[in-house]
Amino acid sequence: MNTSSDTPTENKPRWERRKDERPQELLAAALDLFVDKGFAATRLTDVAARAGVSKGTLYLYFTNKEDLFKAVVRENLLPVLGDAENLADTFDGHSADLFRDIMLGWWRRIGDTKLSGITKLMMAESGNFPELAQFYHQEVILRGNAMIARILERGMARGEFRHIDPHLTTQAIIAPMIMLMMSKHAFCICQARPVAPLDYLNNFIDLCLYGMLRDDAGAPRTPAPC
Amino acid sequence: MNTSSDTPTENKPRWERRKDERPQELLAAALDLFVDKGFAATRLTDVAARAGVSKGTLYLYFTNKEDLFKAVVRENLLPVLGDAENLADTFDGHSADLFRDIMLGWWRRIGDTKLSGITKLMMAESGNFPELAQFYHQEVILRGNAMIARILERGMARGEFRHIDPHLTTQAIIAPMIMLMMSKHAFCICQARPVAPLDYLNNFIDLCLYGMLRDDAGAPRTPAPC
Amino acid sequence: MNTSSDTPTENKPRWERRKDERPQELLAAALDLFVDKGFAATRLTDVAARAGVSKGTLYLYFTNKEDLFKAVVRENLLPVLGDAENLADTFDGHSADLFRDIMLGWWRRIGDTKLSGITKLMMAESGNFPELAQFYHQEVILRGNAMIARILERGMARGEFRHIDPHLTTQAIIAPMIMLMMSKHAFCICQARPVAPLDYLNNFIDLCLYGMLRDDAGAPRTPAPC
Amino acid sequence: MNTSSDTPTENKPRWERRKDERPQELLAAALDLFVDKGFAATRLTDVAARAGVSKGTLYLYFTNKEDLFKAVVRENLLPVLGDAENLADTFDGHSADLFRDIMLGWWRRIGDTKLSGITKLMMAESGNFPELAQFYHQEVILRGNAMIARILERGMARGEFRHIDPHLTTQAIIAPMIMLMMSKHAFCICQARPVAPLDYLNNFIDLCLYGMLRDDAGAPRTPAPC
DNA sequence: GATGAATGAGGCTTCATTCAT
DNA sequence: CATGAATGAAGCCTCATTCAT
Repeated sequence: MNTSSDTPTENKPRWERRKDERPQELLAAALDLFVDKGFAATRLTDVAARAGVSKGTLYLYFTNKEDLFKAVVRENLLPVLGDAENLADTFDGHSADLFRDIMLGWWRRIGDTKLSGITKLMMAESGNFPELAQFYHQEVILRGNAMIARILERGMARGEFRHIDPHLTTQAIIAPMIMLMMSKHAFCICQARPVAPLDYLNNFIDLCLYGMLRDDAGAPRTPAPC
Repeated sequence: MNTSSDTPTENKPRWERRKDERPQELLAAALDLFVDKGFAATRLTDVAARAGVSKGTLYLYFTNKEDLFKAVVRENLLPVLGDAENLADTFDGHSADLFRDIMLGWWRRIGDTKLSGITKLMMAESGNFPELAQFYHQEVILRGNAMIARILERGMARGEFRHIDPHLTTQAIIAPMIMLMMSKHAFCICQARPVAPLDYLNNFIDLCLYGMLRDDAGAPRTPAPC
Repeated sequence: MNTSSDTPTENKPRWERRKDERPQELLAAALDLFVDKGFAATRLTDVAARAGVSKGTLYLYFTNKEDLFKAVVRENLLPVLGDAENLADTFDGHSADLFRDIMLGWWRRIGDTKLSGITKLMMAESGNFPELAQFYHQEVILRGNAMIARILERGMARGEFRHIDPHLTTQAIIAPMIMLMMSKHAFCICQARPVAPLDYLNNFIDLCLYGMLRDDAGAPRTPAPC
Repeated sequence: MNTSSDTPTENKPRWERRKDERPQELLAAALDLFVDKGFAATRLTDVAARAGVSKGTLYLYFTNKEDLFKAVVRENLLPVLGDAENLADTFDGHSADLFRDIMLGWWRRIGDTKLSGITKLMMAESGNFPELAQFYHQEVILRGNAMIARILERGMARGEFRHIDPHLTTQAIIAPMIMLMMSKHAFCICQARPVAPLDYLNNFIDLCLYGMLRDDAGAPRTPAPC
């Protein structure tokens, strides 16, 4: 249609060479589709098409579908995790503030973005792709858990948290977060927003702190809900 | 054909009875595999093999894969829903008791069985199979929601519940239940049982009642938590 | 074209069900194409087409391309080998006669048929398909070598052959046979039959016997050539 | 262009000289890989990588894969053939000596080098690449055969060889040579060196001469074997 | 009814070749 | 000249569905 009005000097090349941008574009397209359709149902043809390249181009940057997925995780999830670890390792103030920062950051940078779809995807399909599950477990779950546990230990060491089992508590903390993230994607078929995520989250953080802080401390907290 | 001489009490030998049991066996096999692998990843060959029949036989009873899935839902989920509706429509006592019965029954007959895998599956794959989503939405979600809402309305009508918006409250009630069910399947890759489901559930029911019961009523409730 | 003149009662089915014949037909087609084009260059589509079935049908009978090739070997080469072993184990007469029977049988049932193409193929491509090489080495080469060596040992044990190293001699015997077989296929591009195979073979057998028989024996032999 | 200031003795730095050496390096890499993997299984990426250039560079020097192969043949095989023709055309002494020189030269410069792999490759794959076969037939086989035949005719013309059919005899001479060359590559899967090539070759040359020389001549020969 | 052989569209992946830089 | 990113046809393999027996 609009090709007729092109200026005569235009010679649109069959393709453009964009070595540096391509991986990002491919990863962005892949993220969108993985989040939208899941791992198995995402066709590499579609990823390529969405990134505006041909099927073969994908294989210049990624060995195969699983590798592409891992790269999506590495590109999107791990930096967030790294930042969180960084914050946890260098934070100066009260552990309650650190905890709150971490949880809110998790929500802001993952939960509240399409990245939460990755979590949903792993929940749904990890059973069918053991290697992916293994990778995700190693690179995301164990690392994330360890970071949370370290925060709890820090709080105890500094006398800010009461004595709790760091690993059990980590599990207890993570589960509702994951559920919250999943609800964003999964309840689509219910056509209803069951909860206001941020309210739920703040409420949950306070609930956690209510349970973790030492009784005596003049600790930084918002009024416990409920 | 060979049903001519049957009397209701007659003990038919197993291999003749097979014909009637076939659908059940197929549905059982399908349920197992759907729950285990998801909808897309379940191969009909495997369903047939697990049921001890040939692939073609599946198509004598079900038009296609989606139809098989619908039948699984109809066979397993809808009766539970029907019983619940029945109970809700005929229950005699206090609405708090009815609510508790309904919620515990949901857990006992669905959440705590492999049927919860269906819920997980729909969460994960409904986006890829619109017709399935449509069916499930119509037959399960709307119906379930309506039933819950009716209970709430009953409670209000009988002066047992305070005035609440039945539909919004229904959403709020359902979300944690679904999350609880999903945690059973999805957290496998976290290698941890995040919550003791029944405790969580009872806690949650009480929490709901705490919020719904009229202040004055000498209502049947366990001590509110929190 | 000629479909118009078909009798009205004819309803050509889209396909025929030929469980028993299919494997043989597929193996025959595969043999032809493997011999003609080699392993890598043979397309399963073509194998299927030649056998008159669709691509997918191949996979009802063979796991994959390599498995198909192995089956071709098993179906065609191993029985010949088995018969030869049988003959070698039960033969009654002079070892020179046994030797001659084995060598001529080899030629008649393999060398002089398209089966010799398998040998050529393995020579050409074993380096690119290690698993195939491993299989062929195990199932054909080692077994064949062992059989020849056993014949030599039999001859020595019965005082019919002079003392020779059975394994080295086996190698020396096999090499020219293989070359003879290859010449059938490979010299196509020379457009010339370099040797009359059967003459060459008889000559070679006699040469072997000339070297193996004890000097004294009134042994069965044709006049040594050369 | 930049050759302007070059003097023949000038020691050009390597990277400037590269341009002229490129084709050689490419041909060397291609030869190695063709010999190692065959024609079809050789990837141009690998050829380029081994030569230390990019894939695209290949296409600056060769139009396509077949052209590259032809160049390999031209670069490596044809000069040897040319030298042999030269020798044959200018040789002064007894035709038996010429014959022996030619055959031993063939072995030394082709048979005993990786170039023999080209022969193997053509045997194995000529059927799949008709144009290559055509080329090789024209440029190598016919030319080589003609040269051999000319030597035979020379021997007859000079009264040194008895009367033989030069073309049939050429075929008979070539076949074992080719087999000998192939055995070097192909018997790898037999894990055994079936023959000592040089012994075999000398033996074979003598055998040929034994059959070709005139009875009376005080001809140069080593004692006929057998 | 029951079977399972047969189909064929569709997905992942490879690689010779092209071409923008 | 040189590069190597991009292409796209082609091959292997899977599996829901059909249908001859």
